[in-house]
Amino acid sequence: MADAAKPDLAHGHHVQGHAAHDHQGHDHGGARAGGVTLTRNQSLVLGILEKADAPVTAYGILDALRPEGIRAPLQVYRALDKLIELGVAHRLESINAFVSCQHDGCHDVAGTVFMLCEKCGHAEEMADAETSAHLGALALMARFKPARTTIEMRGLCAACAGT
Amino acid sequence: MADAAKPDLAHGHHVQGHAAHDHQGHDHGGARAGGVTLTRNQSLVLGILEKADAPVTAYGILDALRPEGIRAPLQVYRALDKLIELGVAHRLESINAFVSCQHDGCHDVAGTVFMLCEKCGHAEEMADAETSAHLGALALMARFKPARTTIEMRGLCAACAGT
DNA sequence: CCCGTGTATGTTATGATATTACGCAAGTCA
DNA sequence: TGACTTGCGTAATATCATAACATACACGGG
Ligand SMILES: [Zn+2]
Ligand SMILES: [Zn+2]
Ligand SMILES: [Zn+2]
Ligand SMILES: [Zn+2]
Repeated sequence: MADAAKPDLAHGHHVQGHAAHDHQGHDHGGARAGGVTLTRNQSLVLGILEKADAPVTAYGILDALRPEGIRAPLQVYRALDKLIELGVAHRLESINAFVSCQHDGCHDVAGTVFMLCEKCGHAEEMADAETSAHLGALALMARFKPARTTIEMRGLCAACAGT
Repeated sequence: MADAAKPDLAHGHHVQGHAAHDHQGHDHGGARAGGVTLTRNQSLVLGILEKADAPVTAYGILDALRPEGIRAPLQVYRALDKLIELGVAHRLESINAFVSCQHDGCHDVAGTVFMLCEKCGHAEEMADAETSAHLGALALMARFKPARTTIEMRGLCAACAGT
C-alpha cells in the first residue's frame, strides 16, 4: 500500500518506446505520456544509471537500490534487459557494466561507439554513421546478418591523456 | 629429468612475437625459430583454441586440458593473457570466450572485426582497415587515446541465415 | 660461483557476474 | 471466465575471473 500517492521518489520515467507493444503489465501509476511508461523497478534502475557519471555494474545497481527494496540480482537484470531493449540503456560488454543512453534513445544501435576511459571510468557514447555503414557493407559481403553490434574502445579520455 | 628429449607431445608452438623480450623463462625444450617459443601451458591452450571450430571459454579450455595436468583457472587465464598479448589469440568480450587468431597474428588489433553466429557458434575474424581508420578519426576528434578496440557483431552467419 | 631479477608455474581460496527454476500477481483479450 | 502475457520476489546455482602466496628455472652481473 501507499503506492498510488507517494511523492518522495516519483518514478515518472517514460520513454519514446520504438518497441511499443502498449500493454506492459501493472504500471504502479506512472504518468504515461505517449511513450512507454516504465515500471517501478525499471525506473529505479534507470534512475541510478542516469545520475551516475560512469558505467555501473549490475551488482552496483543492486547495492544502490537495496534501500528501495531491491534485493536480488534478477530484479536488476530484468529491468536492465527491458531498458536495453527500449534503447534507453546500453550494456558495455568489455567491462560488464551498464550506462544510460546519452542520446535520445538509440534505435540504430549498430553505429554506437563507446570510448571508455580506463583511468577515470568515463564512458562517452558517439554515433558514427560511416563506421556503421562500413560494418554493414562488411557484413553484407560475408552474408552475415547482424542483430547486435558492439564497438568499444578502451584507453584514455581527453582529460586523462592530458592533451 | 626426461625434459630435453621428450617427443611424445611435441609442443612446438612458436610465434613471430612482435613483443620480443627474448628471454622468457624455462621453455621446456621447444624449438625456437626466430620468434617466441611458447611455454608448455601456453602451447597447450593455443592448441585447444586452434583445433576448436568455435570460440572456447576459459573453463572449457580448463576442462579440455585436465588430462594434461592443468587444474586451475589461473593456469588457463595466464596462458591466455600471454597469447593475447602476442596477438595469436583474441578475447571475445561479448561472449566471454577466446579464439585463436585466424590471420598471421594480429598486430593492429584496432581493425579486427568479429562476426559471431548465435546459432552455430561460428566466429569469423576480419580485418577492415576502413573501419579502423574511421574509428581512429573519431577518437582523434574526441581527443581519446585508444589502447584496445573491440568490434563484435552478433547475428546469423551465411549458413545459418540460409541466404 | 652466488645472487638478484624476470618470467612462468602450482595451489587454495575468494570475488564478481549472470542465470535457472518456481510460484504468484495483475492486465489484456476472446 | 480462462488463456495468455508481462512483471515481480525468492532461493539456489552456474559461470567467469582474480588475489595471495610459495616455488622453480633462466639469465647475467659481481
Ligand atoms: Zn545510446
Ligand atoms: Zn579519463
Ligand atoms: Zn587476429
Ligand atoms: Zn551459423
